[in-house]
Amino acid sequence: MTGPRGGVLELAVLGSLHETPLHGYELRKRLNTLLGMFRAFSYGSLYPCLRGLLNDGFIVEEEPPEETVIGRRSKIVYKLTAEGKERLHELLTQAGPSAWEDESFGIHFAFFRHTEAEVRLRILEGRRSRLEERLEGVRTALARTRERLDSYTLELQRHGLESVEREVRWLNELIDSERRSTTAPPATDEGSIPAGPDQPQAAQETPQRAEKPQTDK
Amino acid sequence: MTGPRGGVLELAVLGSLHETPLHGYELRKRLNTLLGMFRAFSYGSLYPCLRGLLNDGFIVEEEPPEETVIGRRSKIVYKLTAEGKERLHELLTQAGPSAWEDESFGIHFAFFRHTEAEVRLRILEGRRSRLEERLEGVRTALARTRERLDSYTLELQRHGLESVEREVRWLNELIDSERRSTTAPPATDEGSIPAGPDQPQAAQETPQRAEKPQTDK
DNA sequence: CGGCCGATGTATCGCTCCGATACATCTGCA
DNA sequence: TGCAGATGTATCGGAGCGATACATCGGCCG
Repeated sequence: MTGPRGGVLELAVLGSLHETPLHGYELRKRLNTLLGMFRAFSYGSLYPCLRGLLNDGFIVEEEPPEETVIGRRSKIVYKLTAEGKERLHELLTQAGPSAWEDESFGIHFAFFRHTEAEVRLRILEGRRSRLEERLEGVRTALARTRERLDSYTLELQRHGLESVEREVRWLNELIDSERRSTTAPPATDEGSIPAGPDQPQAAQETPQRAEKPQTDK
Repeated sequence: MTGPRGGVLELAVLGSLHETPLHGYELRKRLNTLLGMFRAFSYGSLYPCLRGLLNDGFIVEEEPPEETVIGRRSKIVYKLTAEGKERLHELLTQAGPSAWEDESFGIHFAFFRHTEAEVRLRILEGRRSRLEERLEGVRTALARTRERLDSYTLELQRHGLESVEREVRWLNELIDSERRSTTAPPATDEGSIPAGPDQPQAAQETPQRAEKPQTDK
């Protein structure tokens, strides 16, 4: 691994470039729209990451389609290579803590379209148990606390617990949905993993929101 | 500023030690219970921070009460100094981006008990507009997006938007509550800032959850 | 009585990523 | 014409996480 890129960025970049070639600025905007509610990537990590991916041969700078010239080009358009696609598939196949921690779960989820059903399920379940052990930890620690807490601290706790509980419920719906759509089709050969590194379709099987809108307050 | 501590940790440590002296291990547990749903502090940042605070004179190692000995002590109990209290008050007085960004808002809120009412209000409002501009940004970016998104990306967006909208509603309730409890009391002299660095009581004025318990499922 | 395991406790190192910043070019508009 | 704001590439310093090392203590089981 040449460049010092690691963790989250690599998947984010490779995944985005898999859809279409992009240049840095565009890439960042794309990513921050995709994950804007959860995190915001910065150039300070994006460009080093691109450099690393470049000299590992996972991406290349693309020629502009000739003739576009007015002055000289200043854009640098990056494009996924075959090795890059392979690397992307490798990253999408791993279901481990690195897929369901706070910082990374969003990215993995955003590219679920390209992820095998079995891996999707394991990531969702991993995320759920991560959150549940966090709930458990805080709840028991709270129960053991002798001294009474002030109302602000209490309110913060309450809000935090509620948020995490909501996310667990959300995950439950998603997991149900995944189970329903993977066990429903006629059980073809169970053992083999179906997808190659570059299946271009496979964008079906919607998560289908399950509950009614709940009238929300 | 001697030690390389900055940002969030400093407030977290000083605020915790303001309640009662603690040693590192205990301090970390305390903090991770307090903010367990939002973040988890690590020794890798805690100990350097303590060292920095030590040689800036904001905290000192406390003598064990003599005679406790069996072998030699291994605990190092830290205690806030007068300068430390002053520093804490200084940190609690600043209402700026450093108070309402994602990483820091939780800590500031957790110590609202020691924060002046006016500052509390400005922090809550700052946080709210931060979230609202995030909503705005993502919404318009979404609206401008030509290509249709796959169902997973869509679901992620929906979940993210909903979560942030919920937090905004939560902040609205808190802000209302703050307004009600600060304008209700007879308007004593408005200009002067009442609290010194070391008021030990001042734990009143509850945020009073506004809504009925909502039967929470 | 002895040994071991898990909780308590202090400490460091490498690494990822953010925030601020600098600087250049392109575009619309007054 | 000129300038303000969007587009675009790039770097630097620093915060804080995760893993890890290592030492001590208390309790439990054989």
